[in-house]
Amino acid sequence: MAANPIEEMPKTYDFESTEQRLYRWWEESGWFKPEIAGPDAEPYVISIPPPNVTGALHQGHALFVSLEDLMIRHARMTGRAALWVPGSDHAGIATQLQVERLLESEGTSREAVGREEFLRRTWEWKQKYGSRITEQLRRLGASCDWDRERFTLDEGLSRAVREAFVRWYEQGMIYRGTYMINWSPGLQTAVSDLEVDREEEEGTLYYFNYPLKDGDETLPVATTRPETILGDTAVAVHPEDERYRAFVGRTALVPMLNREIPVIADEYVDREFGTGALKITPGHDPNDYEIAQRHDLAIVSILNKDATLNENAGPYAGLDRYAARDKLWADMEVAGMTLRTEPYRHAVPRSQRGGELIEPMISTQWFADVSGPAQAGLDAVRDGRIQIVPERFVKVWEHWLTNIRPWCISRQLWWGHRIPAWYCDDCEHVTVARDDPTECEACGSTHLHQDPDVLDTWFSSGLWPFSTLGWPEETPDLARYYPTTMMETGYDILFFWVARMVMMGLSFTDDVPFRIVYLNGLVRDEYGKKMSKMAGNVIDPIEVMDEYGTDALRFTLLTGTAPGNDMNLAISRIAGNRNFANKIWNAARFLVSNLEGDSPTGPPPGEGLSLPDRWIVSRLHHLIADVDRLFEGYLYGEAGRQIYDFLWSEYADWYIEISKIALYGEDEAAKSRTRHVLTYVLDQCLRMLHPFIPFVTEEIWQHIPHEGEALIVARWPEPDPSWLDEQAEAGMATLMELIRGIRNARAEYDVPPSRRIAAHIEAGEAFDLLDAQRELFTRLANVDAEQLTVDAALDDPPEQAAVVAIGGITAYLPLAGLVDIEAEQARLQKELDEVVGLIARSEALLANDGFTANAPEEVVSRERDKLARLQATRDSLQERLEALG
RNA sequence: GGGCGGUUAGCUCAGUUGGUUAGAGCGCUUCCCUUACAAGGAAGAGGUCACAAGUUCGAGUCUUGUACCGCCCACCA
Repeated sequence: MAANPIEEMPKTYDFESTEQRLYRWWEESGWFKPEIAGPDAEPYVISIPPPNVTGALHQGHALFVSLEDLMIRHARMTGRAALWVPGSDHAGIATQLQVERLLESEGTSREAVGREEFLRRTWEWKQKYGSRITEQLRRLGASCDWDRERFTLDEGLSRAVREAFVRWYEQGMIYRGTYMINWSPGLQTAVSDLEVDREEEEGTLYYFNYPLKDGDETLPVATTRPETILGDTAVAVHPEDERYRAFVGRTALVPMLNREIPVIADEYVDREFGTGALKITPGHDPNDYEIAQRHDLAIVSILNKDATLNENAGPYAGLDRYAARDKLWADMEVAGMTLRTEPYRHAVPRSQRGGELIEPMISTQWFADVSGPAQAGLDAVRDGRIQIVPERFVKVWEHWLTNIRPWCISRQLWWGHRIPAWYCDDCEHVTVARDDPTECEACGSTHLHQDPDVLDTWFSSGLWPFSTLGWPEETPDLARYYPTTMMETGYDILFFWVARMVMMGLSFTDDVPFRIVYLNGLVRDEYGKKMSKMAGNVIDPIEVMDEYGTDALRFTLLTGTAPGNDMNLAISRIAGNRNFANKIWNAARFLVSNLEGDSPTGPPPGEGLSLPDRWIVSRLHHLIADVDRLFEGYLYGEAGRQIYDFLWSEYADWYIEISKIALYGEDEAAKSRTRHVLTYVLDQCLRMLHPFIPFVTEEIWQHIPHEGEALIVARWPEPDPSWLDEQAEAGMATLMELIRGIRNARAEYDVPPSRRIAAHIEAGEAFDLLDAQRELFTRLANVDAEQLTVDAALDDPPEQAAVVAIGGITAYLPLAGLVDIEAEQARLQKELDEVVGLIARSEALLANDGFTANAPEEVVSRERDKLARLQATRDSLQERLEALG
């Protein structure tokens, strides 16, 4: 394919006109589909962490999409059948709240319109807004197979949820029971342990005297929640506590209610804490609940679902929990029962959503006993069937799965997968079935009503890697693409989601759901603060993409951090990476503008290459090998940074500048060869960069000579050791160092950049090298070709000259009128001091027998070379100083 | 209470298995609108790698401890 003319490449890369066009082209060409790799290709599969349908794109999405797209694009380029299954999550509570808010704005409510209408409205809402988030994923360049897009509440996935529920029920792992759960009074639903955060807060510790039924004695007790006194069913002391031993077995009276409760002994009580006596409220405290189980105590619930007090609270019934606390305490003060209060810092359970106080309550809910699957999940990681990256999260994994507790899976919501359990109105039997039953399986009655509750959203997300591929049907996709390859997600949902997927995958498919878990960190603001609307520090990915382009955002997210580490996102970095995209763009413009008839692609012929040619190709293949190694270790960020450095600091800064010698010269063969090398190296870099910054690389690739239709389906570069050329690299290193030295001298003597200077180089052993590369000095150090001499030895070095000494090479720069002997002496002396210091260090190291004996040969010889070079530099400098002085 | 992470240049961060004179971006200084790119180029300044001890020929990197910051888990009222 002929390259596009330079006229089509504006001076500045225009991402706005590029991104959408390319994305549509890729998608319409079918390149996001795994089938393009052919039937024999090894699959590489990622299930997207489904964003909430309610969601608006934030940096967390941008990060995971960038990472997963990087992985998928890389896999695609290496010939794998790359499949990225997209979709979204119905997000029970979040979505329900959105629609409730909408109804509220219409002056009505969920309860008023009824369940059926509410669900209709929610689906309507989903149709309207549900595609917003996926559109935003496209904007990021996500190369998902959109034909396979799924929604956790669609028909197939609902069938999967039914199947999973029924299977676990049949295995006795799912059961309905009355236990202590976390109740969210605002949302009016149970939530799981994971959805509760415990936060340290300033509270009060209330001391009071518990009255006893017989006699005037009292038992002092401390509590942080006086209102729960109304639900007390015992007072406990430690069995070996001398102070209270006599009280055990007696009867206490609940303040204000005068309900009789026993004084018991239990080792759970900490004698050191508070008064050493503990009031027991089994209905509203998990520990007390356990103690009540042990002692067969009554359980009294004093709270309604909205956290007002119920009839068990006697005169306090109907009051809000906090009002009841104040009133009860006031009443007790009047009654002379209180002792004192003191400020007290303690952990308070709060809802992850909204932060309201969670009430532990006794409630009838559905639970899943996942201890078996948890063990299977532990084994899968221990025996390496699942690899967690970075490895340190294995410890967290172990700890959580080892201490797992029953999972409360029912939610008192309407938006979600309804629990497939039907209660018989006649015999009370519970029918759990895959298909809606018409009659009771026990008595045949047709008077059935379905459980009103829905399942925890994570129950359906837990099936995601296989439900999206068709499970429980044995579909071709399930057979070919399961288990999936990579699960990439944030470490914050390791338990919520990853653990559930592993447990459910192992349980239902008898296989791991994925081979690798790659955990990314959280994106914070520039100063490490969590982004929030309240703090006003949100960096909106959409705005960033509008201003700097998608590639700039992606590259920043991908190279800004190491696996599992949080990252602080700074706009200045995004701008810098926008500049990088522009830099590559202009490197390509340079190439394209210098193309003539021939447009060779692929590796250049090995013969006839110049030193810089061999150098840049050698460097390229070092890079390819390094990038491969880094990809294998999932160190994508480091790989990206290395490509960046190579392209900017070696290809653009040096090779392109050097290439101008040939391109602006007369030698047609040299021109052609140089164009070939320029093209080849850029092409290989674009391939490696494509998974990071897909848009600008594809756009450039279309402009330069290339074989094949598109970069997105081009082959990933392969390292070729035969291109490695240590000699060329060493030669170029010397030349570059010398040129930098000359530039430095020019700057120090304030020689105008436009002024061509004379240079006389005493090259010593490097004569052949330097003599062959005279043009480099002419062009890169702006030396006058007429006044450049290169000799092995100089008999009569000029007096009035600045000197640059690099190894055994000495360059004399007769800067007429500018060189002050004293200043030059000072300058050389400073350099000499530096070199002498380095020599001392190097000599000491080499004099150390331990070093020469133990260090690898390569390290030692490198050190010897370094020392020799330094010594040669020192000699030159000394010689010159003597000549001047 | 247990566990994990961080501490590297003024700011934000890299540094893969220990091995050249510890890097990048932004910011700063001087110069340059040189025919790919001023979103650029050239030359610079700037770091006792938190602290202490240890292992080693050699430590930013490994071990132990300390300090500070952050996160996760956990049933002391």
